[in-house]
Amino acid sequence: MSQISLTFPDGNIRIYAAGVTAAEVAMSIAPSLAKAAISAQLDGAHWDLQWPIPQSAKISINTLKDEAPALELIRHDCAHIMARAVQEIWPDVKVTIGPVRDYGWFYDFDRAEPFTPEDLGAIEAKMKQIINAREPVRTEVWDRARAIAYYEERGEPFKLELIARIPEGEDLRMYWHGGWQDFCRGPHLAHTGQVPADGFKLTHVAGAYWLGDASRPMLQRIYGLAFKNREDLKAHQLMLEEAAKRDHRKIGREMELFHLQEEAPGMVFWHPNGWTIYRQLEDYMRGRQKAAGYREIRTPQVVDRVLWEKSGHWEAYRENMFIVEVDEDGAKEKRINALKPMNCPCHVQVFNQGLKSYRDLPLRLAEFGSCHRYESSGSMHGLMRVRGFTQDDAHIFCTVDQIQQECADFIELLSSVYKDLGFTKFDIKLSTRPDVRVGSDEVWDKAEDALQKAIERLALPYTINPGDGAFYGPKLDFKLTDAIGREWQCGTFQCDFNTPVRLEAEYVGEDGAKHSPVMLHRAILGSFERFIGILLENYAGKLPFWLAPRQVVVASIVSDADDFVTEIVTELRRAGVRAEADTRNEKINYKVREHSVGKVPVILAIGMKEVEERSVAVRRLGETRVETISLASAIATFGLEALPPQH
RNA sequence: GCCGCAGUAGCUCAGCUGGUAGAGCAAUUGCUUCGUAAGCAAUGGGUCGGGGGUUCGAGUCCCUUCUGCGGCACCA
Repeated sequence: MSQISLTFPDGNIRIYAAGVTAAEVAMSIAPSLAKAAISAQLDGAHWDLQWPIPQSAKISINTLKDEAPALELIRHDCAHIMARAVQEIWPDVKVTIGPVRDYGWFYDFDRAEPFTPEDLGAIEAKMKQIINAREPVRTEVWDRARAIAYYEERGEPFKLELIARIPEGEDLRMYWHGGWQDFCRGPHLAHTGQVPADGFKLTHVAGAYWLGDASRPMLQRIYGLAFKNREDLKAHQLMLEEAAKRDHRKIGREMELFHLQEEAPGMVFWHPNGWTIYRQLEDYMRGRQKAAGYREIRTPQVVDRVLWEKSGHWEAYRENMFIVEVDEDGAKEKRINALKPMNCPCHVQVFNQGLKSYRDLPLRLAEFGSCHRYESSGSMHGLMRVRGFTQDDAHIFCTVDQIQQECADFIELLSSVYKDLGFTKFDIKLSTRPDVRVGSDEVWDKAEDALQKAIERLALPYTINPGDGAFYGPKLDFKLTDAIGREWQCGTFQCDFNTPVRLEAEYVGEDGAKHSPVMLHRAILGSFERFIGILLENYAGKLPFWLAPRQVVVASIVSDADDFVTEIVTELRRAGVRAEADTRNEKINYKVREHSVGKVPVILAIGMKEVEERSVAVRRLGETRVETISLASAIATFGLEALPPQH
C-alpha cells in the first residue's frame, strides 16, 4: 500500500497510508480533536471526514470553532435533517433539493397539502429529536444503477430527475443518518448532534418552481435560519427586526410620504411630504445634469403603436405595455396607443428633427421620463417595483470613438451623485456581447474596449459578466451598497447600436456622408420612486437635512411664546428652510416625541426664556443635547444646511 | 403569472366551535400653560376589501374577484 504525506497548518508533516480518512487523521493526532472534528480542508477544498484521502496534500481539521466551514455544514445538515423530519412525519412527501443560503438553508418539497405554521413547529420538534439522538452521518459512493433502483423503489421522481442530470460515469455519493438517506455531494457533519439544537429556526414557507422553471411544478419551499449557537441566531433575528423597521412602506406611512391603493396598483400617490423629497431629488439631479452638459427635454407619454412597432417594443415588450385605445372622430377603427414604457424611441424623435452634423455630437438629451410598465402582479413591492415611475433617463448620441470619454464622464457624475446621497460604496459590472446580437464584431470590440478602458482609467474595481450584455450592445451596471449592507442596482450605462438604425437616426459626418450614431442609454438613480425607497431604508427615514420634507419644527412650550414661534417660522421660510410651527396645546415632551418619531431633523423649542432673549433651543434628531443659539444665527445655520450639496 | 397567507375603525391589532363588532394609539371637545420621547377626562368613528351562495341567522362556512404580504418566475 502506497504512502502519502500530509502537511499540517503548523508545518508538521505526517505519513499515512493512502486512502486514510480525515477522521482517522484527526484520531491519530488526538482523540479530543477527533471528537470535535466536523470536516477538513484538503488543499483548500472542503473535505468530509469520512472521505478517503488519495494523495499527499495540505490538511487542516475543522471544528465547530471554524466559522465558515462550520456554518456551511450546520446549514447543509439542517437541510437534510429537515427533509428527514418531514418524511418521518409525512412519508408521502417527495423530497427534492435543499441548498445552503445566506444565514440558513431551504428545502423544496412536493406535497399536496400546504405546510402550516403549526407544521413548522412539528418539523422543528422532530428535527430536535434527530439532533439530540446524535446519530452518526455515514456516506458511501453508489453507482448510478443502484441509486436509480433505490429511488424508484421509494417513489422519488424528483431525485430520479436529478440523477438523470448528473453526467454519465460520475459516481453518486449517498449520505444517511438513522434510516433516512439522500444523495448529496457533501461534505457533511460527523453526527447529527453537531447541529446546535437551539441554533436553528424554521422561518417561512413559500412556493418555488421545480428547478426554477415556471413551466415545471410548483413545490413548497421551507426556509430556515441556522447559526452556531442560540446567541448568533437571536442576534440575526434582531437584525431582521431592525431591517423590518426600516421598511420604506412603513416609514412612508409614518412620515406621511405616499400611499398606494387598489384602484391604481403599482402607481404612487405622493403626499406633500413625499413629494417634497421627490422634488428635492429631481431639482438636485437637474442641476447636476445641466452642469454635466445634458439638455433637458420632455416627450409624450401616449404614443401611437406605429412608433412602438418601428422601435421593436410592440413585438418584444408588448405584454408589459399599457395599451390605450381611442375612438377618433370619423375613424372606422380605434386608434391604438401605448403608454411609453421607455423614453428612448421618443428621444430619437427629438434627435431626428432637423439635420444633425458630427459637430452636434455628443448630444446628451435628458428627461425625467414618466414611464408605465405592466409589471406582473406578484412582482410589485412598495416603491421598489411599481407600474408607473419616472426615470432619470438620458440618451447620449455620439460616435463609437466618443464612447469612452462619455462613459468616464458618466461614471464620475454617478459616483459624485451617489456620494452626495450618502452612498460611498458601489460595484461595477461590465456585461459583454451575448451570442445573439446585432452590430459587427468590430464595433462590439471597440465598445467593450471603451467601457473597460473608461473604468480602468478611473481606477475603479469591476467584474465582467461575459455574454450578459443586451443584444444591442455592451453595458455597465452599477450596484450601490446601503447602510445595512444590502445591494441595489440603480445606475446603468448601455451602448446601443440598434435603436438609432431602426429609428433612422443619422448625422452628417466629416466625410459628408450620413452615419448612424451610437446611442448611450444611461441612468443614475434608475427611477425616482425606487431610489427614494432605497434612500428611506438607507437612512431609516432620517434623511439628511436638505432632503428632509420637514426640516425644522418650531414648538412652543407655553402659549405666550406662540407669536415668537410664528415669527421664527416666517424668517426660516424666508431663508429657504422648510419650517413649521407647532403651537398646539401640548406639553413639550409630547411635541418632541411626535416630531422625533416623525423624523424631523431639527426641533426648536421656544419658551419664555427664548422669547426674552430672542433665541432658540435647538434639538437635533437622535441627540438629547439642547443648544441655545440666537435667532439670527439659527436662520443663517439652517438656511445654509437647507441647500443641496454644492459643486 | 404561480404557491401560500392576509384584508375588521385613520394606524396597530383582538373577535374560540356562526347568533347582528372590541382594545390601544390617533381624531374631536373640555380641563391643564406644563421646559425636551406620550398630562387628564369625555365624545364621535367600522357592517367587517367587492360580489355571490349556504343558513332562521355569517366578520366567522363555501364559491368568485380585487388588493396586499412572503417567496418563486419575470425585470428585452
